[in-house]
Amino acid sequence: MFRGATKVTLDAKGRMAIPTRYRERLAARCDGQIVVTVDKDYCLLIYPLPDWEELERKLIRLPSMNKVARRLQRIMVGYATEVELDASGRILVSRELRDFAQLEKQAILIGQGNKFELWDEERWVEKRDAWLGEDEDTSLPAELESLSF
Amino acid sequence: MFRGATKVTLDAKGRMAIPTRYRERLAARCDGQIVVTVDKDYCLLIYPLPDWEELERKLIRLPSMNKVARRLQRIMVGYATEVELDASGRILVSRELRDFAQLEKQAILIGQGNKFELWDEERWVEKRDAWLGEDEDTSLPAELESLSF
DNA sequence: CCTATAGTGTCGAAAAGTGGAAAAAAGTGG
DNA sequence: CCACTTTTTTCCACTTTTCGACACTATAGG
Repeated sequence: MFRGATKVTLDAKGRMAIPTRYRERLAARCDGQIVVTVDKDYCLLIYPLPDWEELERKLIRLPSMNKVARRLQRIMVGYATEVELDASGRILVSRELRDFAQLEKQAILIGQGNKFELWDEERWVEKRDAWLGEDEDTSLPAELESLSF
Repeated sequence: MFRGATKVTLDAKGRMAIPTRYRERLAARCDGQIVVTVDKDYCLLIYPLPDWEELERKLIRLPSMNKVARRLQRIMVGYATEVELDASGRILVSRELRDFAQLEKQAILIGQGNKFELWDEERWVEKRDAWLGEDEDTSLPAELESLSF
């Protein structure tokens, strides 16, 4: 499982260093082969290649007459970019992906199980606080009500 | 069960000494393997690794189409950071976590059964007094009505 | 008052992160 | 088709951060 939040910086070329504590695991899982794509919340998703491939197969199998499914395919497959770790453990995030997620210099990398999310730091903090501020008690599903931390 | 409130200090690097009375129990339960994550009240939660893993499994099983559930996952798993007790019984609280909980030098560690909460001391006092000041008798659920101290 | 133990801070070595320069490749226009 | 420009990629060196070890201070108990 990938967990934890790490501040990272993108340099002028859009390169981002993967925190070392994840590197060994990434090397084992996919030999440094990574796929970066986009999420509807305007962040980037970072998958080990095999995990991405599995998701891609599922996406492609969706009924292509369904509007929502088509859009999801278009966007997620359309932006999916293969990248590799360079000699110093960095990946290159293309201009197109950076533009999509409005990534500036300061970003934050969020471990999410089998993948990572990459957010522009400012946007992340805003979103996070908005999420924590609302709901509280708005329509929690039964599973949540009974969940004790 | 972990109980009790202890004032603790964070040094310049963000290291915090775990009070000795908890150390033996922690060593036994998880060999010093700890997970720190965040709570929606802007404090940190400190779990022995096995307890965290159990909670994490529950979180992941939640319906991922539910907005509130997704957010909870994102934030709790997203910030969950594994740490270890160092040779002098301290854990390192990362910059990201300290930022989230607005932790300064003085903090307070609250035992809460299978976990701890860690609060910035000032924030704790404020919150605590706010809680004690409000409600009193506003609409207690049945379980509470019947509770005698 | 002295000793033992917990707590706190500092220092140095090692590793990680960052940026820049040079080399290679791709693209563009004559 | 060739020459030139621009972009991309690889490599290296420097800076910063991190981690572990140790030493000093404070506190509590005998």
